[in-house]
Order: sequence, then structure tokens, then C-alpha cells
Amino acid sequence: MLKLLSHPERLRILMELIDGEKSVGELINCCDSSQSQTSQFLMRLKLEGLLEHRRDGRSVFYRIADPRVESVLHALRRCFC
Amino acid sequence: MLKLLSHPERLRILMELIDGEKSVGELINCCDSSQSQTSQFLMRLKLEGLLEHRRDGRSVFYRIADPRVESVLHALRRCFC
DNA sequence: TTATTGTATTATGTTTTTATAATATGTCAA
DNA sequence: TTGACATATTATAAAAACATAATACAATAA
Repeated sequence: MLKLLSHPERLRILMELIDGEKSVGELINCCDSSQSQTSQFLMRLKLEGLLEHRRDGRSVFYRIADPRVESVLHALRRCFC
Repeated sequence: MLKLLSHPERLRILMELIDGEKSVGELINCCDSSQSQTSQFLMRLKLEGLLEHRRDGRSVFYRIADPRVESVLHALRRCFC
């Protein structure tokens, strides 16, 4: 799992999701990756069980699926912010 | 820094050092990596400032250098153990 | 139904990591 | 000083991660 957190953009995506779900579009806007890359990151994070998603109309919303991931993210925020 | 934690063997090395310094030999014994690999991991962790070392006779002892690393390791342990 | 917008997938070239082997260095004991 | 042991360094082949571009799919609005 740490491997997944270890990529700055993936970590950023997760940090953005810490306060609740966001659409892919929102994530693309607040991150520095291209649409395609963001999508691949999301796919990977989902494949590995860190994220879940739901579709609402045209948009797909992602959220953190694993509570342990949330703990780690909170811990990281505590250590570094 | 997460990049460094993201390799299982490197993480393991750090976890082993959480309770105090250990010699390279001890680390090699309790880890699954070869001597050379372990040494390379240690070198990298030191280069990036996560570890410090001291020589005592033939042995070299490594310890965690950055208190933030310790916090993260503790947090990880809390989340997964 | 078609055009448009949001997201996913695939393909591919490039860069980083990783593993392994071989060799070097440094320290102690005899 | 020599041999043995502990650790470090270098070289390099193999594997994984990344970035980018191109294309496909899915849903809505017109």
C-alpha cells in the first residue's frame, strides 16, 4: 500500500479525498497530472482497493475505501503539516 | 520520503530500527535481502537523511536520524498491527 | 440520433528501481 | 603482516513505474 502512497500525485489524490468524495474532473483540476494519468492513477488505486467509485450522471465520484488508508493519511498529515 | 518507505525491505529495515540501533549484520539476518542489497538500502536511507550510522569495531550500527520518520513508522504500526 | 462532455483504456517509448554478481575496503585477531 | 570477517561500492541486466498520445466508451442535452 505504501507503494501507492509513494507517488506524489497519487498521494495528492488521496489527500484530496480525505474530506470526502470528489469527481474525476475536480481531481484533475486540483492536481498536476493530465486527464489520462489521473484516470490511470485512480484506476490503480481502485484496483488495489484503496478507492471506490460511483457514477452520478456524467461524473464519476471517487472516495477512500479502506479506513486504514484514512488513518495513514491522517497520520502523515500530522507528521508533516 | 514515502518513496523510501515504500519498498518492503527498506520499510522492514526501518521497522527493525524503531527500537534502537542495529548492526548491518543483525539487519541482514532479520531481513530477506542479500548483504549487498541491504547495504545499498542502508546507503540510500542514509543519503536521504533517514538514517545515521556509527562504527564500533568491525560493525557499523545504524539508527533512525529523523524524528518525523519515527512518527510515521509508529503511525503505520498503529494502523496495521 | 448526433454532438458534446466526462472518463477509461490501450499502446508505447522513457526513465527509475531493483536484483545480482563481482570486487574493494576497512578492522581486528593471530 | 596475513587471514578472516563485516561492510561498501561498482557494474549491469531485468523489471517496474511513468508520461504521453491516441482512441474508445458512457451519459446527457439538443
